[in-house]
Amino acid sequence: MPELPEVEVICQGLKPYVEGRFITEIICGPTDLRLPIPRNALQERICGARIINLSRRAKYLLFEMDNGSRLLIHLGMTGRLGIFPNKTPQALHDHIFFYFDDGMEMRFNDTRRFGFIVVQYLDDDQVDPLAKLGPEPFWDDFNADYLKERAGKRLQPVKNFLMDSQVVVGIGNIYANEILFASSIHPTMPIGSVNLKQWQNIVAKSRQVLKRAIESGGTTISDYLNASGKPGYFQLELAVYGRAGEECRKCQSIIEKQTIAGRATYFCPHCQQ
DNA sequence: ATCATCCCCTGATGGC
DNA sequence: TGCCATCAGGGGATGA
Repeated sequence: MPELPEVEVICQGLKPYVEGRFITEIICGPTDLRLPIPRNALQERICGARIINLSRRAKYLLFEMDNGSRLLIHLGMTGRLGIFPNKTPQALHDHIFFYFDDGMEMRFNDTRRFGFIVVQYLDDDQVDPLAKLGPEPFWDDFNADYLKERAGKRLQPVKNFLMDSQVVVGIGNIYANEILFASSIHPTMPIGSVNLKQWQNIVAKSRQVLKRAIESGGTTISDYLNASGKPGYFQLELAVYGRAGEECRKCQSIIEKQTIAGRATYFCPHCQQ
């Protein structure tokens, strides 16, 4: 899936194509995504409206419309949003087509259908998917005191904690591994045992790794592409993710792989004691 | 409350 | 060649 850097790169790439555009037509394919496609709300609230702003919150893209409605798109594991000229042939797993007033269109393509979209508007009675999200990694309230407070005396592995969107958003499996390597902390370390200085380090390294990944255009493992269909290059800088059996770039020890809470976890046994 | 497991879905890959 | 198991960047439900 796209994590924070990939969604940020997609957001910046889409911006010039979508901001200011009127949506003249929306066509939905027959299959639903992780959640049912809100077909009626798309036609009634989004179609005919103008996109006045596109932004990112956590791993969501937020399309703010001129009529007060808002379109939320989550890409799940394999979701893509691309901009194409009208009449581009339909591709396998294209699910939603947004036609613009300038002859271009935006398509939502998602092989595994773990993505979903939500339409929000005044007085709707839906649960807000953004309501329970923790801070962004770049916000001031993501800091060592906050993390120490939330961690308490719990025994949860620090890697899972960093991947919990109620604690901090945007960090998925790749970047959790990379951030902990950069912080020299073992992924299974219980959060109750992480001291303030180590939390400070995790905060600083989170920002450093994510910032660097954004600058590189994100990580392309197999199927992530940005809005223009280009890959990212951060995979070339990955220190541990996907590198089991290879040498640590710092100490030449062999990178190990272990499953934690069902997710592949990579670490250097020497650098991350 | 906390934490691990399972599951949604498709496709790529590797072993036999 | 086919068949089966395993694995993927998310995240929510479930149950111990």
